[in-house]
Amino acid sequence: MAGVNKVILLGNLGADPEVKYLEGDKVVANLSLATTEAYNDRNGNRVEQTEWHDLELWDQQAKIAEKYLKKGSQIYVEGKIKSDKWTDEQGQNRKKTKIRVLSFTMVGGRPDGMGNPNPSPPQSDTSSPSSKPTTSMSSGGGPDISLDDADDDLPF
Amino acid sequence: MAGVNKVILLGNLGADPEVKYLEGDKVVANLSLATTEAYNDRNGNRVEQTEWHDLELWDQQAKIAEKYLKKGSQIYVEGKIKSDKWTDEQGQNRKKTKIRVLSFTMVGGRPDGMGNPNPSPPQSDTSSPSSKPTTSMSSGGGPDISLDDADDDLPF
Amino acid sequence: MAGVNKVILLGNLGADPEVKYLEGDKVVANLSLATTEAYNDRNGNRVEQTEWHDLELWDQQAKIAEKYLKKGSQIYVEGKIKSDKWTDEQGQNRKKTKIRVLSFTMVGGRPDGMGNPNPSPPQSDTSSPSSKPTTSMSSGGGPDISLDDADDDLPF
Amino acid sequence: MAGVNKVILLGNLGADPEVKYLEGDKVVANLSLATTEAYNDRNGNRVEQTEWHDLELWDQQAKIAEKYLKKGSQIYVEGKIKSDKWTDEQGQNRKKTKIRVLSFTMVGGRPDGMGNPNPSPPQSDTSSPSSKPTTSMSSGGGPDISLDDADDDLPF
DNA sequence: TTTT
DNA sequence: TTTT
Repeated sequence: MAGVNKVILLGNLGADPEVKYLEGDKVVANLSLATTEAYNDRNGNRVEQTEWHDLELWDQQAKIAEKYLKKGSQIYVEGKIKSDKWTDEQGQNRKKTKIRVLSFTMVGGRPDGMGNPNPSPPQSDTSSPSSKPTTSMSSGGGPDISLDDADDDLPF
Repeated sequence: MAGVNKVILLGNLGADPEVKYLEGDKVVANLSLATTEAYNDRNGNRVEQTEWHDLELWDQQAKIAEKYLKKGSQIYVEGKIKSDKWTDEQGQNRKKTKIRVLSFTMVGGRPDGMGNPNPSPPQSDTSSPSSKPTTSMSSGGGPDISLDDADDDLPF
Repeated sequence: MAGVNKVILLGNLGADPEVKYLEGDKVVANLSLATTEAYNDRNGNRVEQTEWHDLELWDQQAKIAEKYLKKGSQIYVEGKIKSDKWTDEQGQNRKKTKIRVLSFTMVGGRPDGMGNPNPSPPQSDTSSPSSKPTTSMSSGGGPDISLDDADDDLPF
Repeated sequence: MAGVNKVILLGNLGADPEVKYLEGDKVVANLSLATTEAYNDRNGNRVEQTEWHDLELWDQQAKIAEKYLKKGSQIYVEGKIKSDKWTDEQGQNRKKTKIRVLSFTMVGGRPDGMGNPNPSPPQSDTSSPSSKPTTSMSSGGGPDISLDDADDDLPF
């Protein structure tokens, strides 16, 4: 019975979040996240390998993603592997694997992009702290309450 | 500010849990967990190195630990690093680091020991399923609700 | 570019390892690992959900898996998500996701089954230590050298 | 024997790295890393709690840290808990816990700050890639070769 | 397909 | 102090 199914990712979004509002107040966001690994092959050449991950976020987290994330955003993610199975038109068994995100946090750069249309003075770079979004997990610490279960206020 | 503070341990208890019942229905359990790493040193000799971790569990988890864990139990633990600071009698700043357990699960062997007083027939070995304890996390999956926040029924 | 792509699993094998010896001394093992999560649905009923993971191990680790693991074995795994992409006969883009195992360790029960043919006396239960396999990682500690890079001796 | 002792941190440095060059070409760097967790207490007030971690890096990683990290740098870290024990002047048993870093990667902002004295054109922001430092782990992926074991070239 |  |  006891099992562990944990995924930890740190990477960048390949596109803006795709958000769908479903009936019954449900919201789902799909993100495409790239994790890139670089190493030297045996000829000493630098090689980069990128893996693309399909992320799925629900409800409160989906809303936060919609509001603060966009193409290029760097995020840290915790979640679990979850696969859908079905039979396709050819009668073949199919399986699609995605990451169900349990919590995430933006890292590095301010969430903006739009938010800072005139970054002319160099120091404006770090100036506006602009509260980076974190969904519950924060320091990996708290009880990791799913935002689904939390009240509906944005955490900032 | 976004942060992550996560600890993952898999090891054995060096002693039975120490459980204290505090006022106000609070319960705390302290566990001593060994994680042992083995490697070959540069002379090719096998070396074992054991690290001892002080774990702290609260409330529901503390009760589960008291009920199912004992010296020698092997557990998987997720938690965070948490340190206490104080000034000792010499006026020195002191700091003690422990692991605040957010979830754990027993692995391998049936939780028993006691639970299986007459294991004479070999096959009795696997017979009594005896439900291994898991605290919420299970497959690393669920919303990781802290047991503090859950209702008071044991999860099995 | 910095990225993190990490998977942590704890579960049971649904079948014996499938091992293939390739040309050039390469060995690959495929494992099917179940991680089961249990929770109470909103009607208070106990629900179990099992996720099946396709694991891929290479070379030294594949050999260790072949030698010590079998259907039912409980293992702790660290690895990364890795997907293969191809075009199927219908000209459709296809993608299959698997876990490339970087290290694993057996947990709980002695690796045997076979290994302990006459466990008649109860105490024989714990007697034959029978060295549980671990691939490098051990306490998550060492440099996590891939076994591919290590010499060819089994670590026990 | 099999154990897991793993720490994952994402936070900011409270000070510049302290680097010491020892005899025999050994180098050690000590970092102080803050992970901050924010939550609402039961009165609905926002509370921030910061945990400070003592990190220890060796050799190649120490050099990279010295070169690229400084007060305020945000890093992702993987390592293990490691404690030193000794007897103090009062004859008391003492124990100090630190994190032995196995790999780390800078996140977010380009490593410098200083490094980009004339970022006048807005787009220069993302132009100079300025190779963020990563120590082996990259996408959590590779064999996680300890830099101690790697050749002495900086990985960028 | 595992495990409890 | 555990475990192998």
